[in-house]
Amino acid sequence: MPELPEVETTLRGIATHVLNTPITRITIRNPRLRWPVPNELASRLIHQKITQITRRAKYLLLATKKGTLIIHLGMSGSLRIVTPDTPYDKHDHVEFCFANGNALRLKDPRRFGAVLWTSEPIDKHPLLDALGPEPLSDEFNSETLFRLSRNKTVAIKQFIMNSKVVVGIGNIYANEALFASGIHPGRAAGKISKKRYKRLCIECKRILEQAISQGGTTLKDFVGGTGKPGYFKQELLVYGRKGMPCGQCQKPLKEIRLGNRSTVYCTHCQK
DNA sequence: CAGCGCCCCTGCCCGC
DNA sequence: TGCGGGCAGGGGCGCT
Repeated sequence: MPELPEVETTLRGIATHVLNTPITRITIRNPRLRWPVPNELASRLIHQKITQITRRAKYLLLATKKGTLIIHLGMSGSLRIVTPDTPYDKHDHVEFCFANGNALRLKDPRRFGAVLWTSEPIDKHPLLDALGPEPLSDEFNSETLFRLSRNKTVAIKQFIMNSKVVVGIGNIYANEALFASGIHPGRAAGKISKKRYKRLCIECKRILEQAISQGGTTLKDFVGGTGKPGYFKQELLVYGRKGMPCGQCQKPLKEIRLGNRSTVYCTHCQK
């Protein structure tokens, strides 16, 4: 579910509710996420305060004086603020209770998400240390993209979904950004001009920013930190629209598979 | 080392 | 109404 805009929406939704208030209780109802939720989480975190929440790629980083809690939402995860007396859902796996009366709950039906702890400097963590630039930063630009892509035969869609190239662009927004840029998703990354990369960068940033401003995309069950769905789904022009008319030329949108991910595009408008 | 499948898991939708 | 198959927003890992 969550791509960068959904993770960013989650961060903004939970931050004020959990910052600078002592953690009073941690409940691991089911530790079997992508990796086992570390048992020592409770002893490490109890009585600590979260001093800062940031995002790197699709990882949420909740910093304390002693180390950092790393949370990833996987495909189906969501984090929300509730009161501790809210009945548990079947898929509420981890809960953090705070002295200010709030509880932060991770719900993740598919359990592809992760809750990890590190006391090392966060950018050295093996999950984070090889990541490419943030798409909304100046380090993500057409010069870098152009240079990195030379001699690469990989499809452009897979290229921009590669976290070593740029982070945070998942299947929905890759489809959307390529449509907005008029680029065929299967085109070899190495055969795209600098000018077209410039357009692609602009569209990636625009779409991600617009999605964030609308609270992300809710396809099925995503909710932001305060429990509200995202409203960007209505803005999607190709994702999930196989067979429907292209908004620009009315030809039916085509679906193919690239890197085993559903890929929707317009055969007329994207070359 | 690039480029692939595979796999982790539950839920939902579709066709029979 | 039940059941099997396929697919879903991610991404690490192992194999060729």
